[in-house]
Amino acid sequence: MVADMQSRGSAHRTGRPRSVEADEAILAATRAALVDLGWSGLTLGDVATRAGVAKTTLYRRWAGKNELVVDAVAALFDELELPDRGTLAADIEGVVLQFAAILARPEAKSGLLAVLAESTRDDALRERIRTSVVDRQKRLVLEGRARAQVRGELPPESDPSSADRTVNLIFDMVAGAVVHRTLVSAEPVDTPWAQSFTRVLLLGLAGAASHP
Amino acid sequence: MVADMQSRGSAHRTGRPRSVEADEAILAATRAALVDLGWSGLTLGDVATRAGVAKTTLYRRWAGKNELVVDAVAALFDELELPDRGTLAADIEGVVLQFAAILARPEAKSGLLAVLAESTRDDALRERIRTSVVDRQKRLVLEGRARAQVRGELPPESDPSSADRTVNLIFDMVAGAVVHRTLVSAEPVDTPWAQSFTRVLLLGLAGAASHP
DNA sequence: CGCTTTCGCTACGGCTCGTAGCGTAACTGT
DNA sequence: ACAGTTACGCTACGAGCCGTAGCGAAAGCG
Repeated sequence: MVADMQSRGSAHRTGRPRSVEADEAILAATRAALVDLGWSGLTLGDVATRAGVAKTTLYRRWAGKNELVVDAVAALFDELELPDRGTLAADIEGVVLQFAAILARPEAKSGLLAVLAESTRDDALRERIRTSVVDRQKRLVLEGRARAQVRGELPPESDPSSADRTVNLIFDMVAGAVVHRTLVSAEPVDTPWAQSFTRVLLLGLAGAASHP
Repeated sequence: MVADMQSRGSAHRTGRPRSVEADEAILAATRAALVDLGWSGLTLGDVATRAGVAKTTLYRRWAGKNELVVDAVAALFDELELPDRGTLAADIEGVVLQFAAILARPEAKSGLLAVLAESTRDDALRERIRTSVVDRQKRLVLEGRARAQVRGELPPESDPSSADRTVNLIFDMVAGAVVHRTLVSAEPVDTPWAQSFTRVLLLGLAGAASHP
């Protein structure tokens, strides 16, 4: 999840090891700088000073601003979990509120949108975002579906490729709606909104499943 | 939609008027630079050169990169329309495809996300985006609802504040899903996807309306 | 033809970038 | 204990962009 530039596997058996505390200090300093200065105001020199490291140390681990911010923001999504709330509706509602709580943080807002903007011209960066941020969210959708199938709330998937398309559709609808309301409309994702959204989504899915 | 710094109403009856061609040349040059260089690579000096204008002229009209790109990208949304396709489903499908076609352009991708990132720390910029981009999209939702009510596909709104919340929810769901699929999942919004999405959305709304 | 405003051009200080070079610190294998 | 290897902090540097100031010329208006 962090740099991983040359430290693949168990390489580097000799020499001074990289400071792990420095890694965490740099990422924390990056998040703090995002809060104070935003994406455009953030400079690598400032981050290095905040972290108590030399600027050169920073450049040895990350290629640039983009990669650094991706790693700093990705750590925010570590706390994403899907506790079993008993029903599919409650599970969706919970993950929506959880996701929204992370997005509401100032370091996530400016950081995520900015690196997404850069990723439109940088495939490697897009891949990095996908594996360290997006896929971690998508896994919650798969988990939620599996649970609902066990409960009998959803039928087991018939065609695997069709089921895959459905998961992607649901993911774009859930994440998209939360992101859009939080970052574009700039209005809070509270419990009433999450309930309304969940209701429309589930009724839509149920309807689409019943009359094919 | 453009600068409007001092030229409010019919002010400035004396002196040399600002070149209107320069305005359009600068905005076009900005879009071209966004395609070639992306947001981070775009410099105001380069835009001025492309537009055949002095850098100082650019600064007399726009405060900075953010404002300039907002105006440049906002022009892309001028073509958004809602031709009557006969049914609510067809109308939604049409606007989804139309919106996606604009978002698929490289200048829209990097430009929009970048200014949105900046807007999280700049209220004036957020307001500028809202009036020149977001509200223009939202109007289509209102138009579509009005048409559907005339056709009898949707009931007339009972509680105005509740109807307002519903419009906002639909807007976030439609725009959010399209934005997320295009810019985050980086997969195309084609006709099959638009149909699946529209079906789930409409069935969900119908269900939510029937059992309150 | 004066008045006013915009235009193109040049020049500038200030800031950030990303890298190079150096001496020192930390850890490993013999 | 010692040599080998890698990371570290520090300093310095050229390059590029930013945003502004100052100038003379151009374009409208009364």
